[in-house]
Amino acid sequence: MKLYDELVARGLIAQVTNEAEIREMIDNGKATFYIGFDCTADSLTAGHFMALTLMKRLQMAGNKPIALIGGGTTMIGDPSGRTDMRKMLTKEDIDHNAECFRLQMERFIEFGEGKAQMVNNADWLLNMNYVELLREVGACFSVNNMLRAECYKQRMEKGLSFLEFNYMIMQSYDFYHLYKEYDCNMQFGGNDQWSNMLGGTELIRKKLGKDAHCMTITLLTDSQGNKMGKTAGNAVWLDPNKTSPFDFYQYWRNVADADVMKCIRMLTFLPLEQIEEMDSWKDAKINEAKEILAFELTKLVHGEAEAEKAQNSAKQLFTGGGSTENMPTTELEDANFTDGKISVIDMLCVSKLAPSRGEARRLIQQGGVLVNDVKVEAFDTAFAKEDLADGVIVKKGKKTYHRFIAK
RNA sequence: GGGGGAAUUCCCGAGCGGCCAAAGGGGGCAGACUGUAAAUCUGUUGUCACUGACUUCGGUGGUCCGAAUCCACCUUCCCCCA
Repeated sequence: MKLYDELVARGLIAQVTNEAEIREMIDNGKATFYIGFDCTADSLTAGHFMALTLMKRLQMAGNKPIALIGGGTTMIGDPSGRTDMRKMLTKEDIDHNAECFRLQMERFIEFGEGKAQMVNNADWLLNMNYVELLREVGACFSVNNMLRAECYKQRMEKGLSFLEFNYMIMQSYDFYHLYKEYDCNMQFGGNDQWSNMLGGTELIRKKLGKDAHCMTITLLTDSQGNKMGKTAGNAVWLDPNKTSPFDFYQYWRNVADADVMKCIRMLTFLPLEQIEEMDSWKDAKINEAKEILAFELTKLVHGEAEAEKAQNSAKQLFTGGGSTENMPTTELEDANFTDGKISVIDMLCVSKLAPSRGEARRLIQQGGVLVNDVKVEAFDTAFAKEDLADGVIVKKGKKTYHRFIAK
């Protein structure tokens, strides 16, 4: 199967500017394409991950990827799909984030001569002259059209600042710039970027009289229509210090039944034939598919060794047996003990299992805390340092395990 | 430039002088049921020395025995007219 058909079969393609031409280009490795990443945080997220896999799929078919780091566009802030303005980041934060992005991407995509390239739009956007820009590209944009763009819809109700309004122009300029300087003939991005991307093709057509293409990736949403890759409003990060490989594994292990196959299809590199077979798995059997999903993704992001560790830990915890080596652990210092003892409430707080003492109490009260599989009944339950010499396992709720050991 | 309106706890949103740590919904957390799923039901959801105290309702300063609620100024945002 050729690449384009595979992307369709995996459900990755949302919109394209010209199906026939794009199919021809990417199937034959003729595309030089870019994906932009605005560095709004110091780590990439599961959402970016999908874009990276797409980059890889296209690269494997012989197309040339350009990863664009948005050091310049992040100074503006993309209003697409947002109901309020982003917090403005300082130049220093943005530079720091850009560096973090670069390091993470390098682990996943091969950069270098004849391979993928990395560029930063800070290099050409930051020193732009306002009046020159207005004359050069401002004249090409119709405000009337811009205001009709889907990406501003939500903001037309709650207000849109001029700063953010210009985001589309910046992104369009990026594409125009890359088209001229890097022969970049295609742009990829999340479906929420569609109107920003079209801005670029329009600009290229008006300025150069050439056709450039866009293709968007289906946003990964769950069966309820929510964006995936978030837990309780927090992103699932690719940085192991922000989301541990174990938690990363668990996130995917716990996706809803209705979403597993979709995730496997869109995010993993497993052959489609194999995926077809898994499609018929039902009920308890579907848990195997979840394990495969979690393992494959953890492997791609953190490497095979970490994926195995995470999988082993998970299996031990949920099906019993085995060691507890890889469990998140808190080492208790002498300072944590009072008169040689530490209360369960303190343990929960020290390890951040509970954000406050009140929350810790509540957990105990509601029967959500087990120490070595014994339910904690009293608030004043405490352990002596000797009891913790070999470590104890605290279970919070059904799925959170944490090991404590006295130093 | 002129006129009108708004800012509430994680989010949305009620409250408009004491009965307010603040309704309701969403989300989160815990419990039951399960397959580490979904749906459903129950409890819970500011902090602490937890039947009491303390800190919160954009900011600052006032009025009052008492303010999320009234006044003044400031900040930010929205709407209408230009």
